[in-house]
Amino acid sequence: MVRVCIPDSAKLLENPMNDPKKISKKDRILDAAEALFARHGFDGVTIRQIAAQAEVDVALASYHFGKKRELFDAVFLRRAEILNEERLEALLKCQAESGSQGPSVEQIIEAFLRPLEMEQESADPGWKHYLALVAYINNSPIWGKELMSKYFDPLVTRFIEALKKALPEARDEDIYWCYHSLSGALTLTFAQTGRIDKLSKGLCKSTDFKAAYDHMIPFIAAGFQRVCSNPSPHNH
Amino acid sequence: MVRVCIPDSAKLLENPMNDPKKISKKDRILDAAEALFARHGFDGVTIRQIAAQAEVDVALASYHFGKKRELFDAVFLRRAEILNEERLEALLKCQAESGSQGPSVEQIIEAFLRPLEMEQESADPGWKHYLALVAYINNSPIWGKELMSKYFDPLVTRFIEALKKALPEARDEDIYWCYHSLSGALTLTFAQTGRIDKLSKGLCKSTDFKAAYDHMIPFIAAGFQRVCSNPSPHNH
DNA sequence: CCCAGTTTTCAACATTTGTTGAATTTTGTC
DNA sequence: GACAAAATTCAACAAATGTTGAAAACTGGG
Repeated sequence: MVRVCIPDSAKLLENPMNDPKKISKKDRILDAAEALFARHGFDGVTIRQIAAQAEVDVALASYHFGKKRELFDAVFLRRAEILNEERLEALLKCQAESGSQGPSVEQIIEAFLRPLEMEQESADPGWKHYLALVAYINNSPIWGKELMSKYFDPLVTRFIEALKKALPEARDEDIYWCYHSLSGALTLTFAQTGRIDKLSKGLCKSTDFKAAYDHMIPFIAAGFQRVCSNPSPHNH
Repeated sequence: MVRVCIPDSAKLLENPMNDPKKISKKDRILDAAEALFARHGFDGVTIRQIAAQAEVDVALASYHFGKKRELFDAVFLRRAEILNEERLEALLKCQAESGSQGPSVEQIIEAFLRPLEMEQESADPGWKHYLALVAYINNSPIWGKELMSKYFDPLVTRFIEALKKALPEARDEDIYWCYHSLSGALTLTFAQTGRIDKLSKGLCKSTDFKAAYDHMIPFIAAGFQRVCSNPSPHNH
């Protein structure tokens, strides 16, 4: 019983001339699980469905990943580090390019969000599925707190530090509540429910990521600036 | 086999002196299903868990509601109309109070969101569960489009019409994308994942609805105003 | 070719699942 | 209090679930 988690894709990269359908069965299980978990949630998917979509024997999932929950975690972890690296790089770059006073709110939000658009638009459809899975997890009362905090909050904290510098008069509480709105808007974009398509009668499309982020970024930047400049968020 | 869906709570209201634990079994099933579906999703809950929490026989759920999916729909529908009525009333009131030029963006957002805060803070904990269920549904690639559009989009369309009047220079496309961000922020508030608690190290609490809405409302209003005033949302 | 190690298949298991039909109890009406 | 209708319980079903152990096939290095 072996449980090594070094991605098999490494092997594949060494032979890029391979038959495109020659992805290792282990990775095919991860891909299938990613797509299905993202769409139906943890309990809405059976190991047998995953195995069928991966064209693999049922027992193989248990052999490679152990329990169903461990497979779920493996799917979540596979792309988390890549995402964190890319987004950190974007933050550092935008900080390096700005002067000594640091980047603007809009530049920080841009660095936080734009790498996600790039992944969603990449050739690999797995990224779309993965981010839909993140939406599921982030919105779940069960998984949200534990999983998201563990793997993404270190990065989020760095962005919030940058935002505090760009909004020196802001109270910490206000920054966190604004981040809450940011996270919600982003999550719904990940989810790709298609509701906006119907509501707007085809004017907007959930799959048009460019439009989604082009609108989200100034929307969120404006929200931060308004809430974090006013003396107090009371409305009465 | 009878499938009448007139809420039993009507009966109860006639005898308000009843033992508080004397809620009809039919309603107890709805309450239990509401709480469990909200937390674990459709597939994460078994009829037996619902029956156990409702302290009711397993077969009773099928007798009253038919298939599991029909029970799910009954839970969703039970409070949808109430919500729509209250929010429409809030819109009409804010339109009546404003002059001939109509209410401001912030007033419209306030009318759209504040009734939800009131329900979440009401004595009946069922409202918290229900809105967490709405979060689950709205974020789900499966249920989101169909269910939400069917029962909430008529109301949403009325609010969007009001927003168009308050933002006469806005393009329709921009308004819908802004609504997308609004919906996402709101959905995450419904979900009550507690992640903000952890991220802010206790500074913010998911259960502090007053703070959540007091921050969301100006955040969203500012977003609408920025995106719907700029000539184009391009960032490059 | 051989063989240890890894991967994959096959068959089976004990549970749990949603649902149903028949039997029993409760309810409301005359 | 009789009695039809509604509500509730009981027992059981076939199907599907995650997981496992043993057998078989494949792999690469000697």
